[in-house]
Amino acid sequence: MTASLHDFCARRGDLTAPCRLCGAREFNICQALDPAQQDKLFALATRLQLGKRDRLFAAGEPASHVYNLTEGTVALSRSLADGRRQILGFLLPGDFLGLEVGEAHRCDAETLTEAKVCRFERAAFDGFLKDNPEVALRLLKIASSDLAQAARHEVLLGRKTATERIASFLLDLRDRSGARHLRTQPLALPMTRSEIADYTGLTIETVSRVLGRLKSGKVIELIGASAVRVLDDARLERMSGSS
Amino acid sequence: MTASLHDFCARRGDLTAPCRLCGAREFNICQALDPAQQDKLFALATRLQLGKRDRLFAAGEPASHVYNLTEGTVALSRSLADGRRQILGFLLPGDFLGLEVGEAHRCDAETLTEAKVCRFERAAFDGFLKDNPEVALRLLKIASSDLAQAARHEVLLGRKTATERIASFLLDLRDRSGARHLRTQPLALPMTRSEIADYTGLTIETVSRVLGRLKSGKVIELIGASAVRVLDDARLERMSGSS
DNA sequence: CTGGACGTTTGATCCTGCTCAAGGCACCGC
DNA sequence: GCGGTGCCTTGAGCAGGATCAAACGTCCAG
Repeated sequence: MTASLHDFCARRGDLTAPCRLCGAREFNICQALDPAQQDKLFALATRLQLGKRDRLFAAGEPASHVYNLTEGTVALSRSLADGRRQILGFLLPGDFLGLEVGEAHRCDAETLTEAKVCRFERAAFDGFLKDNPEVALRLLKIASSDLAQAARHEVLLGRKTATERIASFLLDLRDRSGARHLRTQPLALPMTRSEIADYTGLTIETVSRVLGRLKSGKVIELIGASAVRVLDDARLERMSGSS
Repeated sequence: MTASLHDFCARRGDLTAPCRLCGAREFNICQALDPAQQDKLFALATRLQLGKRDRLFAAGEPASHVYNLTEGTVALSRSLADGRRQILGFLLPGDFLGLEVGEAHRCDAETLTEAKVCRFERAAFDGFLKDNPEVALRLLKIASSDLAQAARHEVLLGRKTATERIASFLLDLRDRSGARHLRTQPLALPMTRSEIADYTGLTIETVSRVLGRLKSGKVIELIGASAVRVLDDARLERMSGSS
C-alpha cells in the first residue's frame, strides 16, 4: 500500500524534482513553495495508493497525519450514534484534509474511488509549518475557503428544497471538477445515490426521483447511473436557488 | 461610535496595558501574544461600541476589516435571493470574525445585542500576521475549530429532527456560554424565535412548539421568552442525538 | 452465458414539520 | 394607564419528502 520515496521517484523517473510531475501540483499545498522548500516538504511525505472505499481515518481517532489528495475522490462525513450519516463534502485532487486543532479527527474520511495521497506525519508537518510561515498562511486560506464551502452547504441543508439541493450539488461538483481540469461534460459522479443523499440531507429515493425529473425535463442527461451531462445550464442554475 | 485609543485607555485608567482589562482577553486573538506584541496589535485596533441589530458587514461587501468580538452576541448568516435566511452561527465574546480568503465578505454579520468589537484594518492586520507567524498559527486553530463547529451544524441541519435540533442548539449555546464564563443557569437567549428558526433550519412555529414541549416535559423552564433554565440535563443531552 | 448481489428506479402511503390563521403577551411611547 | 406594535404561542389543515415495498438494471464471478 505504502510506496517508498524511492519507489515513487523511480516510477516517475525524475529523482530531482519529485513533485514536478504530480497531477495535483497546480492546486495543492505545495503550490506556494519554491523548489528547495518543495524538496524539504516532499522528504516528509509518504505517498499512498488507496483502493475504492478505503478509510483514511475515522472520527475520534488520533490525528497523527495530515493528507493532500493528489488523485481520486474522498468523502468526509460524520455520523450519529444510530447510524444517520451526514456527508460534509466530496474532496477532489489538490484538496487538503486531516488538519485538526485537537488530538482527534472530527470526521470520517473515505475514498470513493481509487486514490493517491501524500501523507505527512503531523509532528513533522507542524515543524515544517513553524519554519515556513507562508505555508501557514496558505493553510489559513485553505481553511477559510473550506469555511466558505461549509457555509454554502449549511444554506443548502437548512433552507433549500430537494430540487434546489440536487441542482446545487451538481453545479458545485461540476465547477469544482472544472477548476481541477477534470472532465465536466459528461460529469462523473463517483458517489452512489446513497452518498448524494447523505450529502444533500435527503433520501436515496428522493435523490433518484429528482434526478429523474431533471432528466425528463431535459435539464440533464443521465449516462448510466454515475455520470451526467448538463443540457440546460441556465435552467439548472435557476433551479439551484443560489445566493 | 468609534472610541480613540486614548479614550479607551482613559476609560480604563491603565495606559500601559490596554488589553489587560479586556473582558475577552482570555479567549480572543490576543491570547497567545506577549505584552510587547499585544501593544503592537492594539495600536492597529479601533474599538467600536455597537447597538442592537447593528450590521458589521454584509455578504459581498469588500472585506476591508477583521474583527474580534469582546462583548455581546453577533449572528453570521447567508440569505437566498428570495429572502430565505440561514444563520451560520451565533458568536460570543472572544470570537473572531471577518477573515476572508478573497476580497469580499461571504456572509452577513449582525449584532443581536449591544456589543463591543476590536476592529483591524485588513491590510495592517495582514502585515502583523506576516511579522508574527504564531498569530497565523492561532488563526489557523480558530479556523479549524470554526470548521468543526460548521460540521456539527451541517449534521444538525441535514440529519436531525426538530426536537434534536433545538436540544442541540440549547446545549451548544450553554456550553459555549459557559466556556466564556457567561451565566448558564438561567441561560440568556439573546436571539428571537425567528433567529433560532433560521439557525436550526425550522420555522418559528416549530421552534415555539418544541420549546413548549420541552417545557411541559419538565426538561427546561422558560423564563420569559429570552432565557431558559435546563432542568434535566441528561434528558436534554439524550434528546439532542449528538454524535 | 447465467445467477446473484447490489445499486437504482418507481409506486403507494404516511408523517413530520410547514403554512395559514388567530389570539395572547410584553414592552414602549404617549 | 392605554393603545399599539412586535413577538410569541397555539390551532387546523396541508404537503414535501420520508418510509415501506417491489421491480428493474447492471456488473461481476463462476
